[in-house]
Amino acid sequence: MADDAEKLRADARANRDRILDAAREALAADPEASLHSIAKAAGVGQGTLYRHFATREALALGVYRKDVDAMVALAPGLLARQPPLQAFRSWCDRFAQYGRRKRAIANIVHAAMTEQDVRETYWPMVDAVRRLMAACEGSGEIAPGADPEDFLQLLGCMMQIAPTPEGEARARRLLALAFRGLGAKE
Amino acid sequence: MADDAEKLRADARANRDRILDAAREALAADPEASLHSIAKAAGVGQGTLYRHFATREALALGVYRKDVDAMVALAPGLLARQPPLQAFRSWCDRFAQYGRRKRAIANIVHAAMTEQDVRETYWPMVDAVRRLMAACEGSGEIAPGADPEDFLQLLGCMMQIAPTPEGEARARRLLALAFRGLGAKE
DNA sequence: GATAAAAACGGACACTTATCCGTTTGCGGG
DNA sequence: CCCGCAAACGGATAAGTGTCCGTTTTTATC
Repeated sequence: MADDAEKLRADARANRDRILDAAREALAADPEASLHSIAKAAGVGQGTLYRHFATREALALGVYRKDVDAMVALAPGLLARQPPLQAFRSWCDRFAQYGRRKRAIANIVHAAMTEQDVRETYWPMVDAVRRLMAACEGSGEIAPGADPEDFLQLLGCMMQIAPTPEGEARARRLLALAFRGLGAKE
Repeated sequence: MADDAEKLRADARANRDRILDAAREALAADPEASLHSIAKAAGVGQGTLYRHFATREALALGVYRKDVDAMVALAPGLLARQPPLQAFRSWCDRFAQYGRRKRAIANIVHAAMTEQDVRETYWPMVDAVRRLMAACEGSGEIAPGADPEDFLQLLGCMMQIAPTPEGEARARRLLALAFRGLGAKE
């Protein structure tokens, strides 16, 4: 879990932390802050930033990993407290909405599905979906056989919708459509 | 229809055409050719290129407009030759697949849904979907009430999938899921 | 504590997108 | 014909991303 930042030289580790701190602050102020400016704010050269985080998404992942993990960890709790289908629905709803609000998260999800170096993040998310789907299949609330990865791709799509009122409405409709596609009873 | 390039000064028009020619060739060779290099190949300054086409997508649209129009124009023909649902399915399939193959098209569709200056392209596409959907509703093959724009967003999503064998398979599954979501009979 | 190899640093550099603005040019009215 | 000016040009310029490589620092070893 804490496999990043392992076996790093002391100075490297310190720099990594300073970059993450600077990035957290800079990205909060402006989600598209330049990597250059983040490096400067962290007091390191650009080379150092890029060595630690090869892409903007990798950096965002460093900053938001806790959030992503929390999202993933939410699934079991929901399943314990609600009927499977309801848990599945509300998890998807929250996840997609979170991505719509924090653009960086949406980009992480998208990158996770396509780029190699962020791919490790992918599996916990797929797994959360898999559990939720399996529970729903078990209770007969959705048709069996759907692919969790497929569905995650769909969620990624819904994160790209703007968080305007109309956007939210569209996302709700699309999520409903996706659930009907899974064979969910109304 | 040919409302672009209207009322342009003679030299401007000539430059526009040369840019489009150069872009067509350059983009065919490398879909991510730099706009700079395209300007140079066309023998114009960068300023000229950007004045004619404000963004990469706008340029791509200039180059591929005929293709997009052809895609849109395909719908009525399909409806005339096949049962509505089958026509709808095959249109979506072709459209999404085409986008997967020609990344520029996918970007155009995505830009059309979000950016202002490409938005005009959006409506003919929405309209094609609307006609197909209406025909299916009319024949009772899908449930009424779905929003064409919603569905187009979904198609845009399927264009972002890589055109690998697995990607194609996933796209097929997702399209099937979307149709079930619309209430289509198998 | 000296030392050498590995690890990490950081800024210069190459390339791209996008804008700005002084200069040139086509074209309709005199 | 030519003249003025709006239209168009095009390159300099700013700002961002990502890489490369000579230099510095850490750390393991003696």
